[in-house]
Amino acid sequence: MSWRRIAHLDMDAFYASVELLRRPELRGCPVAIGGHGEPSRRGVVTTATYEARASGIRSGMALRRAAELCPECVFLPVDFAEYRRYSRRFKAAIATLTDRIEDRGIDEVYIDLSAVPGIRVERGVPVARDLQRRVHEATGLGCSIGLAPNKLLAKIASELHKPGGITAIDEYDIAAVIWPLPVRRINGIGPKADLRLEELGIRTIGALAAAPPAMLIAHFGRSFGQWMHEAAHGRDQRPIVTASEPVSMSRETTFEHDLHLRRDWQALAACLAELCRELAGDLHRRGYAGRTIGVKARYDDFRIVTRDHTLALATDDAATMRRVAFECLSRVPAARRLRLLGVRVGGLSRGAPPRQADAAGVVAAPSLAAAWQGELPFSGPENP
DNA sequence: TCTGGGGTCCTAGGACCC
DNA sequence: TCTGGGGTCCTAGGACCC
Repeated sequence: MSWRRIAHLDMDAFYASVELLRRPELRGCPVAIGGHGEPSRRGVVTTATYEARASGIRSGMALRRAAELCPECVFLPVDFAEYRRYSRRFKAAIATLTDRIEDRGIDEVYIDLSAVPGIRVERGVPVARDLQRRVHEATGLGCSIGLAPNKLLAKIASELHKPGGITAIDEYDIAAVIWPLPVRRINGIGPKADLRLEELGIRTIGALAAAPPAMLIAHFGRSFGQWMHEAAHGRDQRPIVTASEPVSMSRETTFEHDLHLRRDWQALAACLAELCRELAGDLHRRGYAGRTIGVKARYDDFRIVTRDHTLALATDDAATMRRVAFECLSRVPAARRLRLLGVRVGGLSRGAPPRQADAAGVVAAPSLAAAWQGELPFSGPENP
């Protein structure tokens, strides 16, 4: 692969910053976004302002716990529709510079800057400053940018000087800048792998780089072990992927109070029917149908079971999905009470599904696929 | 009464086919 | 009677990410 300059652009405290745009009076206050915005109800913090983080509030933390840590914290409910609007705006602002953009969710992207004029000046920092300016002018929001020869290093770099930072990393920086960091900073090493590495005495990326590949392979398997070794040395050849098709869509909900599979059957059935209705609506809007319908249940001890069923033909019909989902739910063991129920459709294909002839032999008109109205040359879950 | 919702990818066994 | 391998699809679970 030839010379590359990859940027990872990460919006700073994205949800919270969007909320502050319409509630400027909260600027400077500890604010946490999550759930219904009521710490008395079930939910977790998705984003907190830097003032709230100073009190120890972290994303993923129960709202109740966050309120204990910081009683003066202001809690707001999540408003995904609004965040998606700002997501489209900041991505469109980047697209005025280049279309070599990989969507990585609502608040971050990778950008291949290799062919952008001036990118070889000062390691690309002036181009990154220009990107920050474009994003801020379009949204009023700040972001942090990592610059590196590949996605792996760019992602690590963007975290190093948040908020508002620009961090360039090259091969010759790896030993000094990357190796002292904990292994968890590598995108792809999560809590489980982190724990197992710690049991092997490996805490830093440098220690991981020094570990014999054979030892990593023995503990983590050929594929994952080899990958960890490469990652620790900062090697990553993955290309920027500018377009992708969804693999699955799902809807799920956590109950305010746990439900029993048999005693609360009616409530569960109503919930499942509603989830199927919403999911069918999502499929319709985006112009997809799917062959595999499945349910997901989370017990009160947080164990998860899934059951699914594959149809001969793809469907986007709520009644069909409901029928299959009920069959799947009937195979879920009534071991404990449930705290979550979800429906998923996979095996997606584009366009209206073939409609079956009705009883009179009349073929129903196929529904028109929802118009694709992405504003950008790339598509992803955040560009419905 | 800790622990959301929407995704991707990988693994592994059994069925089934050639 | 003994002995084969792929290859693909389906299902279930799990790790990880935003």
